[in-house]
Amino acid sequence: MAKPKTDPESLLPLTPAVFHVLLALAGGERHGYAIMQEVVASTDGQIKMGPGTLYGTVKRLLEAQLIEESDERPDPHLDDERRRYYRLTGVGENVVRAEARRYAEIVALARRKKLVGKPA
Amino acid sequence: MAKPKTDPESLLPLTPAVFHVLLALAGGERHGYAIMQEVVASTDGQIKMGPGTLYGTVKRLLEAQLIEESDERPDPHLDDERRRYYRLTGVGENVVRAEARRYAEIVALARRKKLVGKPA
DNA sequence: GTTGATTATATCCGCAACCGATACATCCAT
DNA sequence: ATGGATGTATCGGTTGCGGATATAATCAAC
Repeated sequence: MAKPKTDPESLLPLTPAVFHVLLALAGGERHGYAIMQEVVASTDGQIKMGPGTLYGTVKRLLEAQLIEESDERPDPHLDDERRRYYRLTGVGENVVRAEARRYAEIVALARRKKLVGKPA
Repeated sequence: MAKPKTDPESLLPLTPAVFHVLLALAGGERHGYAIMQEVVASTDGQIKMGPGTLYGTVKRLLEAQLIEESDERPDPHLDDERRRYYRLTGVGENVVRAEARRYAEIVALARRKKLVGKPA
């Protein structure tokens, strides 16, 4: 039983803010400001996450160990010392997967009720 | 213009509780307690909505005119006088459709990031 | 090289609403 | 008739979203 101590399912459902942050980080390491931009871009402007939401969420995610800070820095001439980079932990990835699956089930439910069309 | 005053998109995103209530009502008229049961059943027990959440949410949805109370009663011998039935309004249906679409887009995004598999 | 917009992180706090606890009444099976 | 399920309703603690604000570094432009 190399079972991880933290069962991903038990952490669900995630708040939308948490889910969007994890989703952004699923694309790879990112710093805070980049997460904000990614959320706006990837939701076509439907979700606008301000700094209050972002940094509060990041703090909680660090405490919960779903994400961790990374000390890898890009090439110095591309870098910005102010930036703090974050990445998903193993647990974090499991959790975001589980939540994505939960979303997919809800969409399937909505589809059965003819609220949305077939998947592209 | 016979344009409805309420643009569905402008009400998004919905809170999860609101979305689940609207989703339950998308299957047809239901009374409060039945909504609670439907949410638990349709999410496989993942979401358990207590009375506090339900009736508070219903109240807000009535005020926002996304749902309305129905005075149609079933056959008297199947009825229970305590029940209060609710149904989606036209706006409510548009809103739940729009939110379902938004969910589907998020799932598509998650799929691009290989977090979930293909649609069933 | 100084000005100003953008990038970047951080905190504060009002407010919305989730949600468990509680209350109370009715229905129904045994 | 007793008890458990059904059904609606309110209250209040707690969470956390999210706008406003602060501060500073970066960078383009002129």
